[in-house]
Amino acid sequence: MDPKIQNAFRALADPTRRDIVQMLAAKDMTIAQLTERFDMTRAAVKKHLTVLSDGGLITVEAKGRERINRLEPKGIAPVLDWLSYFDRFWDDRLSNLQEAIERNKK
Amino acid sequence: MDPKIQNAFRALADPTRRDIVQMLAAKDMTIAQLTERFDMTRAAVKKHLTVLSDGGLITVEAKGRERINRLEPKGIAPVLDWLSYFDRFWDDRLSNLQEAIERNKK
DNA sequence: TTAATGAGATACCAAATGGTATCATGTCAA
DNA sequence: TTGACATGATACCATTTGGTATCTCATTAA
Repeated sequence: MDPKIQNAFRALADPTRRDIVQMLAAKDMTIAQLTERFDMTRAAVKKHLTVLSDGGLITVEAKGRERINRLEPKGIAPVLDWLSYFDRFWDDRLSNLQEAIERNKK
Repeated sequence: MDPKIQNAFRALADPTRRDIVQMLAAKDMTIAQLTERFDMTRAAVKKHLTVLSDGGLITVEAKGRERINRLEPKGIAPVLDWLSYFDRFWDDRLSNLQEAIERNKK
């Protein structure tokens, strides 16, 4: 059906990829920088980045011989949209998110 | 690491399982009832239900020889908590969720 | 009691997944 | 120009995953 939703959920299903998302939330990073922080090869990290890119969660900017990986905020939209479908079920937690938004606006 | 988060995200990573969640959001169902709606065997559906149960997203109640599968609203909490960590990044969409919550309160 | 029904368990299979090793390509600097 | 560096691409491997077929068990109904 909707490949965006599937690719986004799939991208988030792996702990390494969620870690990468958190790291990129702190700052943009190259593959080499990311690889430093994991106990795996650059090729493995690259694969994860490809999945994250397919999921629309990151973008890559070529900068000379480096590639800057950065978080793509819009990418999470399909996930949140899907979750919002159930707001009447888990709106306790959605309320918490709402509070976070309120705090953020100040 | 937090196995709850991992199991919950993993449970949501499969389209069939997300469909099951949506169906159970409409009403509680047995395996047989769910299987009617999919083009796969009962054993396959059962496996998906096990993954959803491991993820804390559903609970099962024995009722005679039937097992009633129902959505567990609390189960989504780890997912929403993880996502809320990034509210400053994707708060556009969080705002939409906020609107959904507001609509729901009326 | 006996047969039918709803569900769990296991063995098996093909494909996807997460990883490595290795080689190729483009860019920066001496 | 030449070497070092950052990255991409591919082949390969073990494990996990999503599925079926089949068997067993428990409960309901005739």
